[in-house]
Amino acid sequence: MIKLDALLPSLDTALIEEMESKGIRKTVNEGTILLDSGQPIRNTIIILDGLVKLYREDTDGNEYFMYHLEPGDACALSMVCAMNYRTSAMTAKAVTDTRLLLLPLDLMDSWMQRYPSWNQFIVCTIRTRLEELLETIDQIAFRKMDERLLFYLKKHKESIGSEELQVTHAEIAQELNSSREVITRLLRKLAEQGKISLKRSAIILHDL
Amino acid sequence: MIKLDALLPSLDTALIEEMESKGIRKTVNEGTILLDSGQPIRNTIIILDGLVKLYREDTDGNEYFMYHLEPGDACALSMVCAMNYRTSAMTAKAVTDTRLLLLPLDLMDSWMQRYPSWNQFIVCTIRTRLEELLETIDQIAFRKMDERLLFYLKKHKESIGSEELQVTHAEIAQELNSSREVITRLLRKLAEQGKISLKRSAIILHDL
DNA sequence: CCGGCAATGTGATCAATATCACCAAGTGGG
DNA sequence: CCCACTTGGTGATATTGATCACATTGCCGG
Repeated sequence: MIKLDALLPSLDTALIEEMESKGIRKTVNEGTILLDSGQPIRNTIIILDGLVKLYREDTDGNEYFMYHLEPGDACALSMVCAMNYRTSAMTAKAVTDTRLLLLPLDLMDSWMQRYPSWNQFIVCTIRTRLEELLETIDQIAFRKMDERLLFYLKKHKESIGSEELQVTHAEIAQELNSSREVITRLLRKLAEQGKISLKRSAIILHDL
Repeated sequence: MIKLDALLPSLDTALIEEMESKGIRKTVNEGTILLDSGQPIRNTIIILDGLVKLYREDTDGNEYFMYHLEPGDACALSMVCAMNYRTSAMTAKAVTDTRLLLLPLDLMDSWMQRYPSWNQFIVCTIRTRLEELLETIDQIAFRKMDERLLFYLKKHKESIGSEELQVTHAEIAQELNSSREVITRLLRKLAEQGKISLKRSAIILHDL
């Protein structure tokens, strides 16, 4: 059982206790879709353990990787959608087996009025994700594919906390809305520069 | 003097009164920078009259148009930044002479605890802008320049409330991070399709 | 240990768009 | 009313990345 007070040190003790008693703990397997683009959101989600990726999908099946949620992170989207009964604008998928805390949305209003630290937490969460979105926009709008790939690898290295990223070239291509051949060629170049090494279905990230 | 209750019908009367008494009204000229990328934000901004554009700039001077703020809109960025004393991630510039209401940031916390309608307003504001950002990401990530140009023109038609958009090809090119020649050629195609007519320094938008 | 599939490697070609090099047309100030 | 400047028009060329076609490699189950 993961302790909330260590994971969310900025929150009031009383709030943490209320989260413990009223939140729902849930474990989901790798690959589970937590939020589905277009589906209504009923709870705010906090990640206790594991890794979740958020990505944008369009109607033609294209997708683009946005950011990861790690332990202690709350899902900004679920906050802002849950609070006005709206549907999700992105898809969230568990990258590994993941433990979550679900907070029913009717708690949100009451907490906002009773716990200033909850307000700070919400605003801080939203702000962080907004900045990640803007950084992603910078990448897509202003950078070429080689830089975007490097950015993607850096982000993943931070999130997975390991040198070895288990992913195929085709998967990267899909998450960057590119094509497999292009990613293969760019990875090859990075490998020649000594920044990464390539294995089957995995990439070893050295100095990016 | 613009009446706040008509502009912001979702807010409590008591809150509106407090906004009237504690908010600062300000008029700025066309071209004024309201938020500057990297500068700290001291107030939350609500647009009373006029039009403001928000755009992302990178370090190399590239820019990309994000969205407009119209009367009754609050600046989501100023809310989320003001509340934790952070700097702006986008630039906001007045497109026309614009009247604003500035709300000092120390009011925010107290209002969140006293006025549920203020919380709803904040969440709704943030959500709307988040959706606009995601729509922009879709455009950049998944659409070609011709579709992005059409989207840009549609957005502007909605915001300016007029058929005639006063803008040069070079300005559009900058806001879409493209080049003047490409925009000229694409506009020419749209004109041939009868969707727009071209004038010097202006575009007449018919049926987009 | 082999047959088949998933993953990767690679050249050729194509499409979109950026860039360059101009020219032409409108416009506003002196 | 003319000159300089801004804006728009247009062909040629370069670059990036997508697509196609196919070869190779590694791996896993029978």
